[in-house]
Amino acid sequence: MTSLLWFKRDLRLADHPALAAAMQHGPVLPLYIVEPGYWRGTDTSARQWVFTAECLADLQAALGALGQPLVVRTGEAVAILRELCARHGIRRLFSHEETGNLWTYARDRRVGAWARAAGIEWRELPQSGVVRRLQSRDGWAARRERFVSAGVLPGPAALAPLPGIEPGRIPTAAELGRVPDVCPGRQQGGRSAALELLESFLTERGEDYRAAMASPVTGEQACSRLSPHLALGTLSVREAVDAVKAARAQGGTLAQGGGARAAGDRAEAAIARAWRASLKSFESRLAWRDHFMQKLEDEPAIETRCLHPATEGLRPREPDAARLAAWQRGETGIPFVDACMRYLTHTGWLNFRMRSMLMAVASYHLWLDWRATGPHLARLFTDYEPGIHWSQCQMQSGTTGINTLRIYNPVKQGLEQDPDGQFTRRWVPELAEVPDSFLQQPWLWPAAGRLLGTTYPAPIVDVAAAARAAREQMWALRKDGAFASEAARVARRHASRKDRQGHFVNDREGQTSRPAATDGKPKRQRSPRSRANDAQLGLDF
DNA sequence: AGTGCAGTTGACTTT
DNA sequence: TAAAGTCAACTGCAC
Repeated sequence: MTSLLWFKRDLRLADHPALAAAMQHGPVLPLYIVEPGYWRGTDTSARQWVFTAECLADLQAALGALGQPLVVRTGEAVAILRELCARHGIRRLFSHEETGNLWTYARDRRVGAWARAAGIEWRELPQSGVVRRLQSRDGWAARRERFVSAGVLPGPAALAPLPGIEPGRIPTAAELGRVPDVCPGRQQGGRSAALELLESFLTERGEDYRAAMASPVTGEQACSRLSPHLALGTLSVREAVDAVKAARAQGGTLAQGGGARAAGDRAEAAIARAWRASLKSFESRLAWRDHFMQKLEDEPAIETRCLHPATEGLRPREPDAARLAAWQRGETGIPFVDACMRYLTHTGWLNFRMRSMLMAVASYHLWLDWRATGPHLARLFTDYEPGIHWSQCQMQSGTTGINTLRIYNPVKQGLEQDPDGQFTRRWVPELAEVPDSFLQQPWLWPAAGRLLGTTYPAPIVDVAAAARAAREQMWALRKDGAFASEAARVARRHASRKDRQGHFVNDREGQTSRPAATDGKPKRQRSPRSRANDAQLGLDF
């Protein structure tokens, strides 16, 4: 009997647990449902759709080569599933466990209700370290580690053709009712793009990842750029982890000998050290990715509600329209903020630290509610991943209650991350005549009068005064007695478990059972503090 | 050559 | 993945 594999944000064939499971039950009908309701959301955009459509075209070709092309249908999920199941006598439905936004969560509940009523078995399988119906965060990291270390699943060699099914067409953004969203620097979708990025990152681009990721200038090349592929599933997290582990096992780089970088340019040892640090850092960030997605899995409401209820009324729910518009357009008059926003608008990507800064400036300096600003950023990100996005929006706005406040100074960030001003000048050409020493604070330039308010806006807020005011508000709130106990509740539910070194406590679980070293050297005693059952809550994450 | 001092650096604390 | 403030140790330099 035919099973139906419902593709969602898992647009690949390799390392696909749901596809592998479906294949064990005979012929498989591979389906993708284009859902206009989802694409009408305030957090979705044409650029995301076009990237998705490229991934779908690629998947369609790959499946076609295996014997059964991808079936694409546009409409409401329950109606489409009902129709296909009825017409083809399908009783079994497979998909991955999607940790999506509130829209897909509600849709999945409708699908679940329909499947139960119709007597259809719907099996959802995890595709990452995120755990459904997690009872406690204790032990989570070890559990995730087991999943990502279990080995990648091979893709199918062939699919049995199912006669008489129209493959269907992949619609355009316009057909989904989305105005085109100009994004000239957008990344290319599809499996081969993902594999090329993985390869080039692990053999060439990633050497300075650890040091270079903080700046939008160096981060563009040195970051993996895999994020949209992980978000749409053209590459699985486990495949990425697997590849990084392999690279680390080879002592840092896969580019042994053949690297374009001339030998002797830098000492070999220094290169190896940089690779080790970068790969370790990248692997750890892949773990943080699952950690943040787990928060949304556990509490889908973090898309709309402040994690710490006391922060709920902090900022006006109705945002200051002028400030919001200036921030969105990259016209705040704060050069580095505007440069980052314009770059993001143009490319659909921005390095992590600058994303944090954009959010922090909106939430603290401009005092805008994250629910007004979050959707704008979501739409600009080709790699929009709800679990990471909403967790981060709240974290950079101080509404989780469990993280230390990170009020970025956009002038300082500009000076440090764009020291020669090249990036700022490229994206804010209005500042061409401003000398280097005033680039990040043109309002201090004695000749600023002929520029500000005409060619380029005067700063929409006084950067220093606005930060001070925000800090005072936030700390006043935290002084309240009830704040801490409520924060502790949030931490129990959502915080990572860390030891004193700041590592996931449970990452070490495997080591505790390992037999003692036989080389006679006494191993340093594991501190009892680092035991999982005595875990400290990782209040910084 | 030792002393005083302004300025710098880094670790640590506070907001 | 913060920033600013504090303080002690340190540095360079004039005398």
